Order: sequence, then C-alpha cells, then structure tokens
Amino acid sequence: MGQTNPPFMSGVPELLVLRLLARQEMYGYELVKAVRVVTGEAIALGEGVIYPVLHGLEKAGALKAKRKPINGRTRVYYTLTAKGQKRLERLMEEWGRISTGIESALSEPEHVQG
Amino acid sequence: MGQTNPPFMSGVPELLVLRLLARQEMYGYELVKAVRVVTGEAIALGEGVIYPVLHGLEKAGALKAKRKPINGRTRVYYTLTAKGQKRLERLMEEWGRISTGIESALSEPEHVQG
DNA sequence: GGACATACCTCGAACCGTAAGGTATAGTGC
DNA sequence: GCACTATACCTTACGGTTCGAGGTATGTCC
Repeated sequence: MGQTNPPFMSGVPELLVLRLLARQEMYGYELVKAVRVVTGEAIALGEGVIYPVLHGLEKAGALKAKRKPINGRTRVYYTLTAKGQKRLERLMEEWGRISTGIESALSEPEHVQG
Repeated sequence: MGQTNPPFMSGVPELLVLRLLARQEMYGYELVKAVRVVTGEAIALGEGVIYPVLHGLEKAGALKAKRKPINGRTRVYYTLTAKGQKRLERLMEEWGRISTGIESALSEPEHVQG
C-alpha cells in the first residue's frame, strides 16, 4: 500500500543529506527532522531511508562518522569529507540539469514538430 | 557501467510522455526524439524506456492507442484519455511540491536548529 | 547489396525508497 | 514500580522502474 516507488524521489534523500551535512555535522535522527524543516514540510524521509543512505555514503567515503555519548545515549554524528563535497556538487549539477529540462518541457506552450 | 539508476529520474519518463501527449497525439519513436527537443537536450530517453511507459499507461487507461499505416510502416499513435489528463495533473502537482521543497533546501544559506 | 533511418518490441539487471518492525535508554506522570 | 512517550540506533522484504542491449522488419539512398 502507500506507494513504494514515489515519483521524483530517486536521489533526493542522498542530495538532502549531503546538503545538510555540508552546513554542519548532524546525526541520523536529527536529519530526519531537519529534512522536513528545510523543505518546508514538502519532503519527509523516514529513518528507514536516512540510515541506509548514511551508511552507504560513509562506505563510499563521502561521510565520516563520529560517535558521541550524549546524556547516556550514543549519537553518531556525520560530517562531509572532500569526496562528499564533490559528490554533492555533482548531484546538484545533475539536479539542475534535470529540473531545468523538466521545467522547460512543462512550460512549452505549443507543440513541437519532430 | 552506465548507471542504471540515475538520480532524479523516477517518474520523469511518465511525466514527459503524458505532457507531450496532452498537446498532440504522437507515436513512440517520435516521443523519443521529442523528449530530447522539449527538454533542451537535457533529458534523453531510450526506446527501452518509452515503450514500456506507453504500454503501462495504456493498460492503466491513461492513454488510447490508434494504429495508423503510414508509407507501409505501422505507427501506433497515442492520445490522452480523461484519466490520463488527471494523472498528468497529479504528477505535475507532485513535481511542483518536490522540486519546490528541494529548491528550498538548496537555497537555505544558514543552518537550522532542529 | 549495403548502410542507415524509421518503427515496433522485449528482457534482465540493478537500484533504491518505503513501511514495518526491532532494540534500548531517558524522562514524565501516577 | 509501571506505563507511556521521545530519543536514537538499526535491518529487512517489497516493489516499482529506469536502463542498456538486443531483436524484427520496412523504406530509401547509392
């Protein structure tokens, strides 16, 4: 139920995570809420999305993890590496290219002859 | 090899196909080229993407197919149904919601406190 | 006959977002 | 002590979908 493959979401979690971590270190649970905030409630990502993305990016060398005990609980803070920075830039370019292409297609008022 | 799951592409083929067919009837091979044109060469979809999307949308009742013999070859022209029109509208809303959310996140210059 | 554009199609693979579930601690109210 | 909620981490199965590569056939140009 509730569609499992929603349109326009591929690559989005990774982009948002990288973008948020480029500004300041954060931990998973915090990212879940931050995503909602910075997207104006337009996009909400569950923990089942955030954690796998975090682990994948860390494995790829884009993120660095740092465990910090806070109030007895353990938080895993993530920061961007140089690789992660480059990855973010490439993703943002890609986003720009595709969103521009789509906007162009949607705004085309008249038909085009093949 | 050539990534099979490029970011930001989910739902895009369906959106573009519906949008183009909302303007005029077209056939598959024509759509492949038209997508490149209307997106300013930003997005290129192969036939392996277009035909399955076309068949899926037809099966879902969003499109109506009409075979036309042209110069001995057969073309299958597709037109939007009322269902397809609604589907396009819903997809465009979704696109607006998500792209706005992402733009909002990307433009955030300062950090946000959870 | 050879090359190319047109025009349709199918298949397998890879990927990745989602919901749901699982563990454990801290704090609050009773 | 007990129930409930928030915090904080995690994994799993499912399902949809894009993609490249390949396959068939006709028309046109030389």
